[in-house]
Amino acid sequence: MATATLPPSGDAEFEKIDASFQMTVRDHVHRAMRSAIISGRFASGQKINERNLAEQFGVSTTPIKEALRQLETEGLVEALPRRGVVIRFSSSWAEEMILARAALESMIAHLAAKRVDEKGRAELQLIANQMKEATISGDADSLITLNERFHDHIHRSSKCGYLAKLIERQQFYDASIRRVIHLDPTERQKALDEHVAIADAIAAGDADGAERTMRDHVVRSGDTYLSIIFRKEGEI
Amino acid sequence: MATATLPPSGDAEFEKIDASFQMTVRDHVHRAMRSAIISGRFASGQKINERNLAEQFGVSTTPIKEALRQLETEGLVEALPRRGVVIRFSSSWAEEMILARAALESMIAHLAAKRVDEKGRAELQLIANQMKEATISGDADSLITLNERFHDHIHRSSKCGYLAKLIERQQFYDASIRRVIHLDPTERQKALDEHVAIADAIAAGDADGAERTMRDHVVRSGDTYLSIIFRKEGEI
DNA sequence: TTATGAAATCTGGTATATCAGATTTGAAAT
DNA sequence: ATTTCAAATCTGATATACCAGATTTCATAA
Repeated sequence: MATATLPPSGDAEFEKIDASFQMTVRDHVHRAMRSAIISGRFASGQKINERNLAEQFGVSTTPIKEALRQLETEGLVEALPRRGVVIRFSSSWAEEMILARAALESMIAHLAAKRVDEKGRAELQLIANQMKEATISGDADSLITLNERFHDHIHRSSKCGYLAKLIERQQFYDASIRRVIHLDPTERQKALDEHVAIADAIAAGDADGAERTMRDHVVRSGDTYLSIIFRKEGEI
Repeated sequence: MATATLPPSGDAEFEKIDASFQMTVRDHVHRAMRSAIISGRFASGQKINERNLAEQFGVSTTPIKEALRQLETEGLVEALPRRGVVIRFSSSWAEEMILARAALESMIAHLAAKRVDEKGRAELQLIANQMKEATISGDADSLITLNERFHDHIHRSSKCGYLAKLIERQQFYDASIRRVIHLDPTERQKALDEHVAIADAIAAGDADGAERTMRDHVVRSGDTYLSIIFRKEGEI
């Protein structure tokens, strides 16, 4: 408050590091397991042994148990009381996760169109314009970042914290797969057209249009991911 | 296999009791806490002390931790790494849970309309007819049971296991509150009309109609619950 | 050879102990 | 009276111990 410039002897006031950045063992295990399951490194129906897992991670069973409880609530494993947990993930499960995300994202887009303010409108159009540029220049990495910014911005505009959290859990593909998608010019163009349509609908306050375009976008792009991840047609 | 009749000395073959009926301490804690949170027995933002909770339940902290992990993934509490968990539930959270359920139930109704077979159609209409009778006779308990059967049947018809599980977690009112609702003749009639419309749409294979009527039903009835639980207007 | 069932083993569920980060307290300095 | 900061305390995170239900093994009988 007193000094606006940095004092010579470093006693500046630093923002306290956001506690949510800290990583606990259970979160590490949770993320690692989630990633392993959705990338198909476990067979659906496979039994999980807590002691083995703990040994593989080099930790005790306590954080393992907690991570498994999270995965269970997410629907990626099923707990059979006193008999352990089994993996529950397959292409049909992934399809349903896409449908869930489509349903929730379109609901949140609907609300965003109703609730967005002038500042939010401008920022959304700005992001859409940046997407246009990145699409033309073929900057895949920027597109991945902008895509996240785009959806996050809509979530915030909707003022729906619960729905936003719920949507996060329906994501089953990671940055590396997104990169593959965004390297394809045709795919880039499709995504851009959809994003522009969504942004326009939200900016125009067209709740039903935002809902529809968002759902179509999530389903179509989801299907693209699905076909890559599960090699629907023409196996290698 | 050998004897169809019950042998004198009781060595009949019994169906093995479904393991999922067994109750672990963590499940008990999870349900009790969930119920306590959604019925407002904790203030939003209130900190939870694991040792206190364990003492109150008369158990160790291990099952408490697991239950808290489940609640965290459900979005009812927030975990601040190394600082504990705080309650996250309010009327706005409940509103969003209704919206989530509306989005998901309407998606599942859409798919049910596309995927239901002849047998399923008939059974759905049968349930709708039983609802009609129970509405006329004012049998609230039957209506509650039938309501569950109705929605479960649609879930099964959609063949969507993941979506059905996800929907279950968006429920924040229990049987006692449902009873209050179903004791009101006006409310009963509204719900019946909506259920009939949904059943007709699904039976006719009208996916868009099923989606729309289901969403309207969930939102409207959800708002009714909300106004009762949170006494929106005209506090006592 | 096949069926049976009791003992041995495995494994999830719970309790307890320990560690370390976060919070509180209180004495000393200003 | 207010600020400072280190010691004491609290509490979540992790490790370990133990118990009981589930599964497997294997000797025995049919």
